[in-house]
Amino acid sequence: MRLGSLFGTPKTLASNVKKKPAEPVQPQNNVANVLKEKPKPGEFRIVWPKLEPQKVKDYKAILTLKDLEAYLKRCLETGYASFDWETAADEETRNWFSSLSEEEKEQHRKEYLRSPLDPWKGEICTLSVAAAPHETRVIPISHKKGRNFEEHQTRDKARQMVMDTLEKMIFTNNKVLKIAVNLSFETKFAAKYGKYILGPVADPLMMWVRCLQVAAPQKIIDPKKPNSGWGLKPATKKVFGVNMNEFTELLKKNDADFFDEIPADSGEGLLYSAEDSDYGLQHYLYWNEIAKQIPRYEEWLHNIEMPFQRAIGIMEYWGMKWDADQADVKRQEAELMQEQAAANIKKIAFDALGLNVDTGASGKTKEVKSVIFDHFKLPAAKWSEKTGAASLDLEALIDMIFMLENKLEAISEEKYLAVPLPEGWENIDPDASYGKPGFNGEITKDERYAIRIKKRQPHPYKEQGIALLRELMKIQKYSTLLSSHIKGREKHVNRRSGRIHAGYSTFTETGRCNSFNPNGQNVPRLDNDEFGIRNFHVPDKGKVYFLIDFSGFELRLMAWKSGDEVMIDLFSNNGDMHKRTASVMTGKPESEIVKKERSDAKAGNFGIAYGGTEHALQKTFKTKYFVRKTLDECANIVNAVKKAYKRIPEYQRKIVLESREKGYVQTIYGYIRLLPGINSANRYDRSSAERRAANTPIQGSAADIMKKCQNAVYEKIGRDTYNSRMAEVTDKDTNQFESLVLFIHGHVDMIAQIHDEMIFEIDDDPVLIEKVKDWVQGVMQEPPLPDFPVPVVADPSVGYRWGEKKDYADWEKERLTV
DNA sequence: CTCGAACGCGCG
DNA sequence: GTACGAGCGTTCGAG
Repeated sequence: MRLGSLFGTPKTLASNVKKKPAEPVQPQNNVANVLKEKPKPGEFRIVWPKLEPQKVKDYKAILTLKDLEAYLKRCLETGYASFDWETAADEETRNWFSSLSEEEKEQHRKEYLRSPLDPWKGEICTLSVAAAPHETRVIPISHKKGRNFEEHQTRDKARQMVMDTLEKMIFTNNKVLKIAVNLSFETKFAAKYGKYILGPVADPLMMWVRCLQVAAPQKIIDPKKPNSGWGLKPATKKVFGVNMNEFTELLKKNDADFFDEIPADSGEGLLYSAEDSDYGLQHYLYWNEIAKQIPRYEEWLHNIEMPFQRAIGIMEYWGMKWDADQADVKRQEAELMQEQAAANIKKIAFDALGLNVDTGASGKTKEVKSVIFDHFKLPAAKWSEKTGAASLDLEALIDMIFMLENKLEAISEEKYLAVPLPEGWENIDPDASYGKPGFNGEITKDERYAIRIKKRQPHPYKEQGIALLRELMKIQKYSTLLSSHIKGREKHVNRRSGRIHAGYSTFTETGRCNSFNPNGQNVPRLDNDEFGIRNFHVPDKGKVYFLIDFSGFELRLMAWKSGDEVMIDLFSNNGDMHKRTASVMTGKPESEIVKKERSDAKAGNFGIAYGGTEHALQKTFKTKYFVRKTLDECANIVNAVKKAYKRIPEYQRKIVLESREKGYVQTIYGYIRLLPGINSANRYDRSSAERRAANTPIQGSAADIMKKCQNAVYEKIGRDTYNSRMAEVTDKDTNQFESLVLFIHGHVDMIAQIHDEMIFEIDDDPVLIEKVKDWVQGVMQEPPLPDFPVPVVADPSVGYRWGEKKDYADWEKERLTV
């Protein structure tokens, strides 16, 4: 299959899918009048489709393979297969729970009752499919009551028959639109049985959330969780006025823990499973009419956002294996380090003041703060904007130590340290009025101040203060690593898979993918973590991690977006952008740029995409590079970047003007972010929106492109997995696929994403790994648009632990010589 | 006792 | 007075 075919135009999609004629759209306003006025910024003139009343429902059970095949043929005719599974705890999970003591049961009941949500602990018990609105077929596969599909078979065999038939007739058929509310969930359980839901696909939940965010943001209850209050049931009530049956009520009424304890061949069980597929399809048809009225949304939803829910599903399904032994050893080390830092803090306070302080876990308790500010009376360096409380973050601690070392009472005095004073001047009276030795003029204000500082006595608690602040830096670091990254992760290890299954979502302001429970995207880098937490993540036996990341992705997108000729030239000719910036900064030729100048420039280049300010750059230098720079120096760097790449500030001004008119910005493939603050009278709100206007098309386009790549990977593995199985079944003798290296589920798996990086777990087979490297790199390096002005580069690496990854070329060399 | 705000840290 | 985006653990005090 051609790669590009995954990313066709809406026309391609429409020709693939036979659609029901669109519902007649009844204008609710006087269209002629409305259209005369220019839309206000952020206003979309949506004509909400008029709805017909619900028809009499045709919901039936299917109990034979023949009937299932016949109904799936109907899906081929309508072009729609709206489907849903019901799931229940598997036998092993039930056995485990029933073997527990009453006390343990109480402790684990919540986890037990949630096992149907986890493909490692749950099993599909029911399938429902709808080919058209108001009709659904329910296939009870494994119910303890009522009739089941192909009853003469074992339940496992019956399930296999259902899944195989679905795969063959629907999942691998590009003429049928596969619709599922919460597609990532359906994907996970399909993956459990080795099945992939290939395109075209749709997730109505994504459609209504994404449409509402743009066209009716006031209807979103919680902007941070835009799907809250907008599950299938409330959405169906709001849109169609229909009250769907409640799952928990149904279970309660039947005194059941899981759905498979209720018959699904008739009655309430049948009704409950049938409704989801029916209304899923009705929502699809309804919301697609809305999507068509939002610029590029039908295309973006079908090609990028909805298919990506499958990438989420597959990443959540696999997760990453956790080396519990390694974690155990390192957790103890971390605990020791944290206790040591706490003991040191206690000792400093006790020796100096005779106080027994409670340091807590992170060292930032009221008592410790009281020692610092009430007893030691150390000068604070910065204060919270909201509460006015003295800050003790890394920047503040660095500044406070600097102040103690240099006898400063306020960090604003730092500039006087640079005032040159002739020898002996620290002994003269700064308040007296006399001319400089050898000069007639007065001592300047700055000189007076510098002299005053020189004459100061060191802070009475200088030594203890510095020692305490240094321990505070340590304990904060250890506390974060231990609590968030060691203990916080190991409590998510799945008892069945031994893996950590981080959750993912795309409900972010820029359309980026985020991660939670635990966050799989903020595992500390090895160079910033003495316990090597990345190394607790290991591939399964006989496998390797294959990692591949976009190189300088956002800067390349900035080159595209701004059209900056210098950046385009640099990226096109393999130039060094950081050196180039350094050259403009220093006025020296690139060949004379030293390492330090280059790294200064790097921070500047990096920051410019965020709407760079000298203030933030100063902080970056202080806390990341431990270098103190004046605001002027930082402003010079910012200006140097703007001067070196003139189109960047030009782009930033242009996009602001544009978003003031439109009220939103849009990414490369069409995601829209509203910017209500862009025309605000409040200067802070406005400039904040302006930075977002400039940044979102960059960050959001990076997200779009990454989604597109991961969609292609999902399709590839799914297609290859199906082909490999078909070869076994139908072409065993001809060995039709023998010459090909296929990417097969369980052998080549996409397990994580960190914004500009994908992680795979692959059989440790150099031939296979090379094929994966070539193919994935090819997908990632494909120009995102036909006339994309800069090359896109993706760097591959391989590792037997996450933290031990090596460049692909180095790994290959070693692997092949062993 | 629970819950949320504020703070501070990890990541790209 | 400001970098853009995100999640999670600790601390503390309000309800």
